[in-house]
Order: sequence, then C-alpha cells, then structure tokens
Amino acid sequence: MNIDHIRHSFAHLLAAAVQKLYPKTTFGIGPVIENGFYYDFGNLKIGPEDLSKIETEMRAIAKRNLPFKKELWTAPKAKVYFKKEKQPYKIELIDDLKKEAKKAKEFKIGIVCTGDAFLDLCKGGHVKNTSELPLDAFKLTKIAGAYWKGDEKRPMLTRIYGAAFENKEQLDHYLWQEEEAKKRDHRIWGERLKLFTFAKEIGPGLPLWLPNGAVVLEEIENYAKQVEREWGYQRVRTPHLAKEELYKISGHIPYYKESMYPPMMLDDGNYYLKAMNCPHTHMIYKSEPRSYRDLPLRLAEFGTVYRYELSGTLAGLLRVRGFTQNDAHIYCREDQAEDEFLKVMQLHEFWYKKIFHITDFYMRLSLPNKDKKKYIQDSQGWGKAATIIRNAMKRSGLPYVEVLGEAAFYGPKVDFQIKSVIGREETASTNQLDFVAAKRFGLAYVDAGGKEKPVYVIHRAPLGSHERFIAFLIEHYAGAFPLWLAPEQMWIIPISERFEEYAKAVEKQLKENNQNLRTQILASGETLGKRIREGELQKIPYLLIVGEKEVETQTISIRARGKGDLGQTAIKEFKEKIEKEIKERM
RNA sequence: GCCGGAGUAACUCAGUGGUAGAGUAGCUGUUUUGUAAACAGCAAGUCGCGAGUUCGAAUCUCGCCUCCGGCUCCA
Repeated sequence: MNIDHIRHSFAHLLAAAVQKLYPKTTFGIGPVIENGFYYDFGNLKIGPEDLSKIETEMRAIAKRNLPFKKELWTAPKAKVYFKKEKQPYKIELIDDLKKEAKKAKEFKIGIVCTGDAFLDLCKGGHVKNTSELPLDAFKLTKIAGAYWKGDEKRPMLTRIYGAAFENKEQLDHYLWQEEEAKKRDHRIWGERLKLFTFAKEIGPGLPLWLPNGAVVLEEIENYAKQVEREWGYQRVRTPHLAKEELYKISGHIPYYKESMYPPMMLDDGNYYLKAMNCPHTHMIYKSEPRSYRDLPLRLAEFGTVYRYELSGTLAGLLRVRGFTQNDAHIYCREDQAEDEFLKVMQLHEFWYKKIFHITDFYMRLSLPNKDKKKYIQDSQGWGKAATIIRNAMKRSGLPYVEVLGEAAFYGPKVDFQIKSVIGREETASTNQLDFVAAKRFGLAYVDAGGKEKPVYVIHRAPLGSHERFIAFLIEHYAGAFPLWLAPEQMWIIPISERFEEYAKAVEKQLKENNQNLRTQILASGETLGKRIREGELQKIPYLLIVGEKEVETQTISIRARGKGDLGQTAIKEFKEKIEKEIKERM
C-alpha cells in the first residue's frame, strides 16, 4: 500500500474527527509530510490534552469502514457547497485553482468524501476504505500555530501534526528515534558538560562560552586558521560596528534593516552593530589599488555579527543573535571565479568528510524568484553567476539541488546542508557569488592592459556560524568529542591516596613537551567506581587508573570512553598513541 | 513577531487555597577504594517578575520576562 495514500487518508480522517468534536472549525489544508501528515484548522482552540480525544474519535470513524470516494465538481458547484458550510479557506483555494487552470477548457475540482463523515477538496491519493488504515500505526504528535498559506500577514491557524506509517513497528521506531534525538539535544549536553550558558541579564540569543565550551571553540578556530593559511587565505580583522553610510552603500539598509539591532545615534551619524562582515572586508580591499596580479585575494576573519532575530526563532546555539562566522571574501577576476568557487567546495568537503566525518551532506543552489523587492534586478548578472556556480558544483562531484527564492539579494547562494546521525538537517554554511558588490563599492582591479575592471566577490564560511556548527557537532558526537576537541582529554585516577604521587608523575610524563594536553588528576575523595562513572558521564576520552600494579610495572591502566578497561600500557606507548590521535584529529 | 505549552534549591522533579519537599550535585566528617553511584550529617528556595482576588496564594486572575514545540525567518 502506498504510504502517502495512508498518510493523506489520515489527514482526511483527522479533519473528520475535528469536525465532529468541534463543529465550528474551518478547514485549511492537510498535506502529507515526511513521517506523517498535518491539517490546518481555523477557529479551533485546543491544548495537547485534547489530542488523545481526537485520536479516539479518528479510530471510531475509521471503524465504520467508510469508503473514500472521489468526484469532480465544477467550481461553482463546489463554491456553493463550501459557502453553505461556511468554509472561507476552501473557497479561497477554489478561486486559486481556478486562476491556475484558467487556460484549461473544462475545469473541474476534485472532491473526496470520507463516507458521510467528511467532504474535502482533494487532488486524490488515498486508500479505498477507512478499514484499510493501520489504526495502530498513527499518532497525533503536536499542535502548532501556522499562518494561512505561510504568510505572516494572514490569520494564524491551528495545525495538528500526526505521524503515520504502514505498521506499528515503523511508528514505534520513529517515536524511539525522536526520543533518541531529544537525548542528543545540544542544549542538554551544553549544560551537562558545561559548554555554554545564557544569562537573562545579557539577553536572549547571546551565548556565554564556559571554559569547556571555549576549548572546543578555540581548538576549531585555531585549526581553521591553520587550514586557511594552507589554502591561501590572509587574515584580517574588522570592528564590530560601522556607520549607516557603509550599509547604505552595501544595500543592507533597505534589504536587511529589520534584522539589525537599532542604531546608536551619535553626533557624526548613526552607528550599527554589524550584521554581516562583507562591507567591512570590502573596505580593506579598497584600501589600496589592486592589480590583476594580486587576484585572487582571499581575506579571512572570524567575524562576530549581531542580528536581531525574531525572539520566537531563537534556539540554543542553533539560532542566536550574536555569533561568529568563519568568514572570508575572495576577490577575483571573472575567469577565476569558477576555479575559486570549486576550491571553496573542496574546502567544505575537507572539513565535513575528512575532519568531522559528516558524510551525509549536499549543496543547495538558491536562485532568485520573481520577487522584485527581494533581489537586485540584473538578469544578465544573475545568469552569469548561476552558470559559474553550476559548473563549479558539477566539477566538485558533490551532490546538489537547485531551488528558487532563497538567494541573497546580491547573488546566488550555495548552502551546504548537513545531516546529523539523528537525521536533523541544518544549513551549515552559506556561500555566495556576488556580482553586485563591485559596482556598489567600486571594487576593481587594473587589468594587463591598464584598464579598470570589476571584481567578483565570493562570500564563504565553511563552518557557518561557529555557534551553530558546534551545536551540530555536539549532537553529531552526542557529547563524546574526538580527542583533539574534548574539553578534558583524560583523567588520571589514583585508586587510593597512596598512589597520588604516582599519578602526578604520570601526568608529568604525559605532558612532557606537550603542555597543551588537557589532563586532570582525580584525587581519592570518592570511590573508584564513582569517579569512573563520572568520567564516563562526562564523556572523558581516556580514564587512566593507577594503583599498586601500575606502580610496580610503571604503567597505566587505560579505560577508553565507552569501551571499558583496555588493560595496562606503558606510559610512553600511550603518550605516542594519543599524540598521534590528536595530531591526526581522529 | 505570531499560535500553543512551561517556569518550585545548581540540576531533575513532587507539591491545586492553610507552616515549601525529595533525589542528585555542593559543603563537613568517616571510609582509602581495582573499572558506571560508600556512609552519616549540614547547608541551600523572593516558588521567574509585578499587580490583583482572598482572612490567607507556589496554587486563582491579569500584565510582563525567559525557555520549549511550531509558523514566518535564517548561519
């Protein structure tokens, strides 16, 4: 049986149950989604406790073995019916369908009856009879508000989400997966491992990095500096605010103003906290005349930006109001743009596959739609930029899709979408090919013939925002960071007080010529079992147990995270092992 | 910002109109440990904030703040 038909049928069934229990409800749409379905209702006020009541009613209706029957009605007939039923959203949908189909000669509207229980507008795609529905394989999962037609200016409807599968095992597996996902939530690990926190006195969406989190952040940043040096970038730094003038030149004021913190008004003008780094870096490009020989010029910085995101969208480190991007701008000639873009993609591949072992990712090329207010109008520029990017994407060999309407106002955008082991998909990084900045900022170079030419600007940030990226990594690793990132790399645990001296000697040997190693001696105030348990819960990569046996043989007993006791090893041997592990970022 | 839900000790949570509780963490003492929780005691709260109803509010009402699930937006 087609799973989409099952899910779609459940959506009708949900609407039927809601209509019976809450007769004054109006109906929006009820499509199939990943893992289930939803239906949007107007004039419906319910709480989570009502869901089981609705589920019970759905089962009761289904047990009447009602046939799904599809008919084709003319638009006027459908409108008369839904007018009588006082269903304004359905009437609007009929009008929309009519507009879309104005060229078709005989326009008919699909209507589906769920027996005598419910009559709905519907393209079709459902089971033959409610008796075919697996009633133990669906569950209403949550209630949410959703704007009619996704437009924030339209009324907010009540959306009921349901999960539905072919059988109970699949549903149980899905629910189990959801539970597992919750256990990996970076906010939980952030607290448990003391990585980051928030303070209401500082403000929502403004994270504080605790010592443990700062280790992770700085290890990644230090390595990113090294990697970018190797890939031909130069580092720059720019201030956190700038005068309004800069953002007028960039075009951000008209396109982006509502996402920026309001300005500080001073005698010499308005100053804004920066919401993006590009205009600042452009000023560095402009600080001296550039020759074609200087290009490509790759300027990188960890740029901290502040964006006044809607309060309801903030979520842990995944969506914040102040964050640092691993940003860089590449200034190049048109004939270099494709190669440069390709290199940027290869840099992403390096980070994701080689360093973080994230194998499930793809690129999403975002092109403009017809919304004139959202995008700078320059069809030739857009076309050329899209071609350059497409060629680079093809050459990269990485998977990609194309979508409309998600581009930046100044150029097409390539988002890297990464999926964690629990299936959560995030935009990890955004890259743009900007053909507008050159004109706006007067970014040019002198070519071989002594003529001034505009540059292409590539905006890129493989690690996106460090905050979001680390949130992703926390969930990816479920708190168990690889050795090079682990805030605490090893605990040395003396079995009793008598062996504390030896523990110190071990620590000294391990840290010899390697003071950066993050070790801690866990003194004998607690029982051995307790300290081991604590180490496992804190996801410490190595617990080194020392007692009588170890002193005698001048060894340590290694307990590797999640792997239990690995037995005794010579200190030197272990030192070599971990140094390799750190160096190779295993 | 909008819809819905939540906020009690550092953390997880119990307490539905009548004297604020438990477990964990913390501190003190005893224990000196062989691979995931030793024992005892102590301390810890403006029950998110503010107003109202009431003889009396953690509990009821209203406003605000913060967080959570969504929508819109987005790195």
